[in-house]
Amino acid sequence: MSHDPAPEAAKVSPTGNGNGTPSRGEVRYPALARKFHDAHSEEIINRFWKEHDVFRRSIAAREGAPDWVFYEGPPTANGLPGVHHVMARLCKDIMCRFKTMTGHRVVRKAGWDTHGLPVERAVEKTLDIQGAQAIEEFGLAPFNDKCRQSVWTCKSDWDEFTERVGYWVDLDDPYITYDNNYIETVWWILRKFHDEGLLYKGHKVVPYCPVCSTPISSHEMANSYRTVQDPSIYVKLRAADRDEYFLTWTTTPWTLPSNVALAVGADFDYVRVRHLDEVFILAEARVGILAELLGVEEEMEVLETFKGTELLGRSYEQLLPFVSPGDERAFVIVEADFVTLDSGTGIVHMAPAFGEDDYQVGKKENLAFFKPVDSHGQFTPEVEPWAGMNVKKADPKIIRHLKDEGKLLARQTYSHDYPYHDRCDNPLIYFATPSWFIRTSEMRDQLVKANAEITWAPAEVGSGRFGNWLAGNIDWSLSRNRFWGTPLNIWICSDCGHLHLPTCRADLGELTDRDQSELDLHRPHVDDISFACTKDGCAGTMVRTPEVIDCWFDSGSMPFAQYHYPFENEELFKNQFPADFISEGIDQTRGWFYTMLVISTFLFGKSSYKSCLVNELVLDAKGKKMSKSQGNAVDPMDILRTEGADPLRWYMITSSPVWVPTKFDRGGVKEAQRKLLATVENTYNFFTLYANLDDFVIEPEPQTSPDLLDRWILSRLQSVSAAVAEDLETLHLTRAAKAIAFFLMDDVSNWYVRLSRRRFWKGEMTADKRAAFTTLYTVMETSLRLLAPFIPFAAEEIYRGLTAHRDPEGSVHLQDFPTSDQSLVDEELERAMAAAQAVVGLGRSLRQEASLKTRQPLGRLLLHANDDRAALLMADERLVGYVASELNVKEIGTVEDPREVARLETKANYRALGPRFGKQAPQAAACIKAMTSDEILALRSAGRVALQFEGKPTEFTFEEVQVLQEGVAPFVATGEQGLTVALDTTLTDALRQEGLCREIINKVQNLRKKSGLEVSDRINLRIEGGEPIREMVSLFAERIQAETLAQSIASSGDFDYKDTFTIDENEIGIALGKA
RNA sequence: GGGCCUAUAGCUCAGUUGGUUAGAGCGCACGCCUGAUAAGCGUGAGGUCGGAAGUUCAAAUCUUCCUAGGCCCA
Repeated sequence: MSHDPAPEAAKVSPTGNGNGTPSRGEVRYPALARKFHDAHSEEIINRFWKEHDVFRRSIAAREGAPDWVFYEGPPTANGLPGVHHVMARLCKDIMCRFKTMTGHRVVRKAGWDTHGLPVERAVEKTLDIQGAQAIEEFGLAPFNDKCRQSVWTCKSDWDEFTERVGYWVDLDDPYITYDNNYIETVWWILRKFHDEGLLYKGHKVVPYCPVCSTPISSHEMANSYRTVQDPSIYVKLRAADRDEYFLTWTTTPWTLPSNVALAVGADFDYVRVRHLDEVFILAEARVGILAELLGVEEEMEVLETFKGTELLGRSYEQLLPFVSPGDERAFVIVEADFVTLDSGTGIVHMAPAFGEDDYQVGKKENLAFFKPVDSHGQFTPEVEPWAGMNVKKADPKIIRHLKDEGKLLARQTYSHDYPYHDRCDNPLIYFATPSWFIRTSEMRDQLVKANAEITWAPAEVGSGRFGNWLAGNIDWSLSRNRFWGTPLNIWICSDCGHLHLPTCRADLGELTDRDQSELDLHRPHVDDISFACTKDGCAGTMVRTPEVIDCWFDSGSMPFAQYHYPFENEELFKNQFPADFISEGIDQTRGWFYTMLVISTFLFGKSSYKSCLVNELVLDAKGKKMSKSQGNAVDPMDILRTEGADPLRWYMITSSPVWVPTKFDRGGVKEAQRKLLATVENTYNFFTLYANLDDFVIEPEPQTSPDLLDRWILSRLQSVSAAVAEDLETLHLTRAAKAIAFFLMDDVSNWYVRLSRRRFWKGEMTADKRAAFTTLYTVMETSLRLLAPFIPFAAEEIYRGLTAHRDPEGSVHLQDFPTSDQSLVDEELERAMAAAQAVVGLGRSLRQEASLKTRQPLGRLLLHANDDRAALLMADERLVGYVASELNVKEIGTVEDPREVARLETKANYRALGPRFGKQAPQAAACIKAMTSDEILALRSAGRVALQFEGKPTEFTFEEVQVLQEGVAPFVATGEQGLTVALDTTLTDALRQEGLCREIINKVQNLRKKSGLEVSDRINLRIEGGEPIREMVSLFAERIQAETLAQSIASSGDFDYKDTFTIDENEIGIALGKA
């Protein structure tokens, strides 16, 4: 073993020794820092990147090159990063690195989302206070200070996470949504909306706690539902135009005084029925239920059936006439798409102030709006009988009242889930509260048009989930009655109601006639600002409306606000707008994807991003959502610290398309490490072992090699490079990664290197050996550039191992992405090689079929191909030798006529047949099945054959027919696509004896291993057995001795290690001892 | 309650515009190799494609309904 690498190799820095060109004997290609890729080696790479400023250089090197614009969706740093963040950052990182390598300047500004309810909740928790009132008592200024600090709680975790996962983003100059400059841009945008008349004050129906007098966020609603018994009543509303009643049903009687309309489904069937002396109208599908409830089935006489459309527009008398609609539209029948026939009467009572659906219909139908309930959940004086009473408590009284007036048809109790306030334990009510809106519904067409310009991956998100959301767009409820957020910059005159929206501190300075440049643009500081009304002739004072804005508006403003546009950086902004690419989780559909689209479509008439790669969630091993409270969350840092980032990255990107929910499997991470990374490293180790010894240096000019295998692997390399680039351009990240993996593992490691090993063992540097080195070097160097976006650490380390001796500062991430050189592509050769690989595979399966283990040598393997594949294979000695040794056959040959070795049968290939013959495909198939062997042969060689089909000669092509083959004794045969492989199963005595010999050698080797001998230990050997064994040993003694390093072979004697076994009914004993 | 996504081998996932014989990796069984070796390689056995109905000469693929899980919104 004179080919050991120099022992110093292990001590050389894996990032290269960086000392220029070594003289002979020095290590040019250093060993890697460890046996297998691990987190430690990634730290070394990270250090290299930092010390040599590689990230910044990768951008600076593209100065003047076309920009490829990327926007970072801002995370919140007050919670720990999870594995799903790995997925999102991985997608971004791969694309940004890839586009950098294709010659683009990719600026990557980080961002932080800092406002909003989650931050407030976290602070409430630490302060041990709850609710709006408590916050106000604590004081807004100190509370918001706490919030400002709280958003950075996990900053260091995020920084470490970002670095460890290998996500390249500029953390030194991030945009921060609470920054004064950022807020000024947001204010400027809101002012624009106002100037265009798209900002208005309306109502939003929210869950509301009447006891605490506070709206409850959906976040707080999550686990607050309980199953309760509520009254459920059927109510009669008298038609205005006929002597009949509309029947409706409700579980919230207290909303009946606020009824302004009834809703029906236009396509549903309704009936007019007589019960006792009255006529009712209700949905046909609900008659049975009602009759059953009343216990009067036989008395329900259906008079007439008609569609819901016939009811539209009809009026009825107000049920509980306490509130007057004035001139507004009320007490009519309208259409609504949420009406169902699952419960009630198919006629739904509408109270727009107390239900979101009702509110939307009310707006659409321009209905009156009754809200006779105050902020404590009590009836206002208008509702005389129950004024001052809690609405829920008034339910029984209202029911009694209706009964007394004869307006109640039936009542029962109804069991359903109803939300409760988890803090005070009281039922919530849905309640319209004042809110500011952006009239996005008016922008619907523009939004849909802008969306059509976006490239979505997968496309279904754009056309489906996102497109549907846009098509059904409702106005954006912008304001929040909260504390920590961008304050709504609307000042209202207390006298005339005029609105004014300042856009910056300078504006406020002018309005207040004071220097406001140091003002913190948050509550409560901006709350204190007031100024004279800006409307001519009004002497009132303008005061800010107290709300803050939805923090989604913050993040949606980032294309503009990150550069404080339009107050500064106009050039920079124009240069970086719109984004070529963004990538976030599917949960951003109605979040960031939407707000980004709305704001930029409004400002610039187009989307702020041209393409969007959507990733799905990462689930736990059982397919459940990961959550901290469930205890099934996987800590990404744990994996990054033990397995490393590259295995995690590779696992996540290859396990399934990023837009499919993935079950996280830790075993998969280890597998990625063992499979791909170990293979790449092994290939590098193999190369360095010989390249260092031979002092190989790559020539600056590309060299061509005449060698078949060299030409083949270089051809494959071009095809793979082209496919990977194409996949990445079209955002198919998983497909790209898988293509590289197949290439490296199957083609490079298991075929090219295995078959080429002998070329590297030769003593002197021949032209062939140099060609082998050059080819392997080229393949590795190029593959590492393909891998760089996916596994940046390992790619860097190995790339530097190859190149640092000539480029000490170099980095794979500063290189260009491989392009495909078509002049190196040899499709015919790729096909021939695929055939060789297929022959080996088919040959092995034939052995299995004939129960002939590989150790048993066989006489010959015969081939036939309908094209030049067999000839191409036979033309290369090394290839023939490899196939022969892999299959352990003495000889490989070809036959002129495949019928010498196999019977041919045919079967239809419906895939090709179907489109051509349609309904007659089965008949055509029968015709194919009946082909004679001459016809089959003609088809195989000519690619087409004429057969009688339906009485007419019809030409069939090779693609339409599958040829099956079965061996003719003594051959076993099989084949695929015009290729026949036949194995001669004849066993001569000589072959049997050689098989026996190999069997013995194998047993001896196993015994050596079992006995703990070194590979190089010499032995003395004893082989005992009958006559056949003795004969075999005398024939093959030399070979056995050479293979097992035996100095002698005896037939008796005592040795330390023994074994006995039976082969072909021969009892055999072996024994050996160290010589 | 509504919209969308997912369901394929014991496990994790592929499956192009529908084509009769549904693939890969892991695991398992068997075998091979020992000059990249505390590794590596191959062959094989495993599936009524979540369930039901429909369209079609032909359905994992298209349609409808149902079941389970997920996401978003109520």
